[in-house]
Amino acid sequence: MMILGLVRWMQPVHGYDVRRELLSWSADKWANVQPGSIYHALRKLTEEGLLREVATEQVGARPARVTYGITSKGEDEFQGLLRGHWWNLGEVVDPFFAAFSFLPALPRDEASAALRNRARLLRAVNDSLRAAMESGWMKDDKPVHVGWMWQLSIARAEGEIGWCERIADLIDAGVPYLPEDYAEEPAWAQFGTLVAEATWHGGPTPDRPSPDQSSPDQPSSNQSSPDQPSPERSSREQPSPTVDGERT
Amino acid sequence: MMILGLVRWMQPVHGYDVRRELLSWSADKWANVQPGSIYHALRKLTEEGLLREVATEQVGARPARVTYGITSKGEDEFQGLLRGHWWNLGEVVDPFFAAFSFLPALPRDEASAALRNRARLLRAVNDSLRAAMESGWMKDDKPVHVGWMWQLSIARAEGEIGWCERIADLIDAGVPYLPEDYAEEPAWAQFGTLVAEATWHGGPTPDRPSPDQSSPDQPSSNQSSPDQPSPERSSREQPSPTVDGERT
DNA sequence: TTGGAGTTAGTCAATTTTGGTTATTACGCT
DNA sequence: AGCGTAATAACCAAAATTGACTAACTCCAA
Repeated sequence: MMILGLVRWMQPVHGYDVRRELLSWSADKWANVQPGSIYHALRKLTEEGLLREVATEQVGARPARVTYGITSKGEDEFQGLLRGHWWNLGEVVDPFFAAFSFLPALPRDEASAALRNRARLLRAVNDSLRAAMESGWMKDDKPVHVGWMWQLSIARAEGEIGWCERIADLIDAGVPYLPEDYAEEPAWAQFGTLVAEATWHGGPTPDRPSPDQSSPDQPSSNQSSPDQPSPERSSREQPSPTVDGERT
Repeated sequence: MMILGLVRWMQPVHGYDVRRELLSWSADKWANVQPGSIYHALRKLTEEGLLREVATEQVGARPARVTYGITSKGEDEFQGLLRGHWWNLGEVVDPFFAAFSFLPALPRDEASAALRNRARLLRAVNDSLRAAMESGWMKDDKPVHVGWMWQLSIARAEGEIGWCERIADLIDAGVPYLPEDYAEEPAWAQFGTLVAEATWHGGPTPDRPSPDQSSPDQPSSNQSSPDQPSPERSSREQPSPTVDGERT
């Protein structure tokens, strides 16, 4: 619940304000907050004691609007959540991952074309982000860190562009999808291994390292993972190094 | 609904099979499919005519299991969805984005420490992914494109690592968050601009450009923003431009 | 041979999310 | 003054999602 964060910023607000703000920067896209959920969220947060109702104004015969503020308990919770997201890697969802896992379902030439197209799209987006950052409109009245967020988008996309083209080349080159001996058998046993892809950022749920400290744990010379990635273990217990079950 | 894709792969399956498979590669992490949703999804897809019940076996007194197969309508739908995700950029959600937008809520030194820590974490993850790819266990019995997906993770992360360190440096250097003249005013008018970040890949919902074409639209010379950043509008009417608190 | 640990297959109530709907007022235009 | 459109401020029923739960079977060890 990052609605809480918003209420904290905008202090006394009513639902519609939150909704406007959220929609204004189309947060329904990159967060997952649809306008319909807002009132429910506000009420839920209130009943959890994280928010409190500050006032109930009424203008004319319009629906009365309730304004909310944050409680100190809410402030704590917010700090906690915030730290959690700053210090740990979160689950990213990207549907393209899911789609890519069905690679063998596409004809080779389409796959590589799509990848090259993806690279084009990413470049176009990057260009327009860069253009937007140059063009004064955010030079003076927008906080700097908005630009920084765009740069993150750009940086990630740049990595991805290279990948798209490398992989497209591989596909064009006819690199086989399956390690020879695979014949026909369980054609779908394919992913199975995606496991690790997600397993990695498992770790022992390291929430909130220490809410007010600067360098929370290791002395900066330490390069091995703080508490979670343990870079040497590589492949832990795989569910089964074999093809795991695989009935008919 | 990418459950459909699974059923397509594994042809006659019953819910539990799907569930096992999904859990096995912890798809509940990187997609968003919790085991509880599966049966509902199967039934919904069936009633939409994308799947059909193939049989209803019963073993002993255990709950009868219904096996599903895909219909030709379902096949079409699947192809459509697949193409959609391959040819368009999808909405990525990453909670870190949301968290980062609250940057000014953190003390500078914590922010930069957290970013450097993030870089460390990303590096560690990358190392272990790379290690996993070397170590034979996926050399022979895992399809090649699983490795490719990992490489995508790595490529993106590499971009992000650089960003983390650049930004951490900026923060350490004391670069101000707000463009001077900002004083106090609407401290939260901050993001507002995140708009564009998501608006970008809006476009006119270009679903499936043409399943066999290569270069879909613009001639790559286009450098001004495609349809979106409209760099003039900024902070609208604030309900109350006062200081908004920061109460305890 | 019993007990308990795990597997199989799926259900279900409670919570969440969603997209549309309501009902009033403000504004713009002729 | 009259009319239509947009903004305001929410509500709500329906759909989706969730995590916990059931309940029978299997299989091995004590």
